[in-house]
This record gives sequence, structure tokens and C-alpha cells, in this order.
Amino acid sequence: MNIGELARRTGSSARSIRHYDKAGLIASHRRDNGYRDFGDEAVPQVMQVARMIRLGFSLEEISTFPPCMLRQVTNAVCPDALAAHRERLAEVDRQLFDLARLRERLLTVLDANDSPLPSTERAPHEPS
Amino acid sequence: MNIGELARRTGSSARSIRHYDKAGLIASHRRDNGYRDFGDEAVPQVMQVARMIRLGFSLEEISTFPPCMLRQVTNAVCPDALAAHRERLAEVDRQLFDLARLRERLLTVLDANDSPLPSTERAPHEPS
DNA sequence: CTTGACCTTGACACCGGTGTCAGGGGCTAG
DNA sequence: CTAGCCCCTGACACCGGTGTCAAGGTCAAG
Repeated sequence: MNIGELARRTGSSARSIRHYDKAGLIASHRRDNGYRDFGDEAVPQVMQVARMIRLGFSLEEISTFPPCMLRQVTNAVCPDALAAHRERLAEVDRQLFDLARLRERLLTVLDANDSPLPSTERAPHEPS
Repeated sequence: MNIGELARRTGSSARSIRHYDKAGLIASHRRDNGYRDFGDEAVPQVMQVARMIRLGFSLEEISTFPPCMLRQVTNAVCPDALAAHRERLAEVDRQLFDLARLRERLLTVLDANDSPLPSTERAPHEPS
């Protein structure tokens, strides 16, 4: 199929699919006229890539296990990607931790300024 | 004081301080030779800006309440910034929610592929 | 033939705080 | 005088998936 139909079928833009293709993440070959020609297996491939992008992977990361990406036709994740998923999970946990700490800092600022009107006691002209 | 000393005193780079200054967030005037001249109050001002940046505010957001930033000499937050802090808190909560959902999705993928070894049913003739 | 839809590649824009370089002055000590 | 350090402005790079435009080729339908 042409790239336009693949775009319609996957919900990704043709622009993005060309991007994935250039990264070697999609199985494709060229017709005599230069057009990309995709098989049906390209549909789950594109969706797999899009899904991993939504999960926070970069194309470069995804590119580290392209052989299995190209074979991928199901929702199952190939072994190469499992380690990446675990790393990504750890990264997400780090972000959750940082964000929670950030939230605490925001709450601290708000608590210190929200209820107590008298700012006099805190420091009229002193940096802490 | 010159920008170099202010940089040393605040821990921010001179480059960043010029950036903040251009945004009108730091009280400064120019000497005859064109050099910026900062007073002692610039130290907490720069640190306040840096702190808000670490809290995830953009310079543009901070610029929406510069009058109070310029007066700011304490750790207390001026009223103008309170609303921004609340919005920021809401944003952080959204991010926490999204991240938690992301984490669930990652766990789902891992759970579905981690324990169950029999990839046979998923991929009939896979040369793993 | 023309029209129009679809395809190709290449390149720029975006976001935004920061690093870094280039080119030019100021100022002080020797 | 020079050496050396500090300052000035302006501009480019970065990151990375995506939108968008330009300029051109392909091809089926009328």
C-alpha cells in the first residue's frame, strides 16, 4: 500500500511514517517509480512505534532493537525491548519521585504564603 | 557589583543572569562604560528566579509578575505569584497523573511479557 | 491534453534555557 | 606600551518529533 493509506490505517501522519521509515523501523520497499510500498505488517509496526513513542521512548532508543521491531506483528514486546521497558520504567519512577518532591516544594511555598497573612515574622528583608 | 561577582554569589552563570536581566526580572542599571551594576538585592532576586525556574516556571510566566519579583527580597512569594504557583501545582498534579498512567501501561507490557515464557502462542515460528 | 490527487526529497520552524564563540571595549598592573 | 581579565552584544547550537512549504515526478480520469 502507499504511504497515504498506511497513514489513514494507523492514525499516524505520512510525515511521521517517513520519519520512522528513515530510521529503519518500518518494513518497506520501493516501487519502480520511487513510491514506498508497504505490506499489511507495516500497520502494526507503525502502531508499535507510535505506542512506544507515547510511552516516552525516543526513536533512537527504539532504533536499538529494529530487527525485532520489524518482525513485530502483535502487541507482545520482543525480548530486546523488554530491557528498554524496564529502564524506561525506572526512568518514569525517577520522574515520579522528582515530581512529587517538586509538588512538596510548591506546597511548602503555598502553605507559607496562603494562610498566614503576617509576612512580618518570616523575614522583612532577610534572605534565608 | 559586576555581573561576574553576582554570578559567583548566586551560582547562576553570567549568561543566565543576562538572560533574566533582559527579561526585566533583575534590578540593574548601567555604569558609564556600559557595564551592568547590581545592588545586593540582585542576589536574592536571581536566586528567586532560578528557584522558580527549577519549580518549572518559564521566564515568560515569571515575567507576568516582574514588579513584585523586583521587590522580592525574601523567600516569601508575592501575591501575584501565588496564583501562578497554584496553577503550577495543578499542572504538576496533571503530570503526576499522566506519569502514573504511563507507569501502569509500562507495567502492563512488562507483566504480559515478563513471566509468561511461552511465546509460542504469540509468535508461531519466531527464531528468537 | 489538463486537472487533481498522491508521491518524492530537502529544508526550515518550533520550544526555551543555556553553552559557547566571535568581535569589540574597559581597566589595571607591570 | 602590553598582558590579562572582565565586560558588552549578537548569533548559532542543542534537543527531537512533527507541521509545513517548496519544487518536482507519477498516474488515473476526464
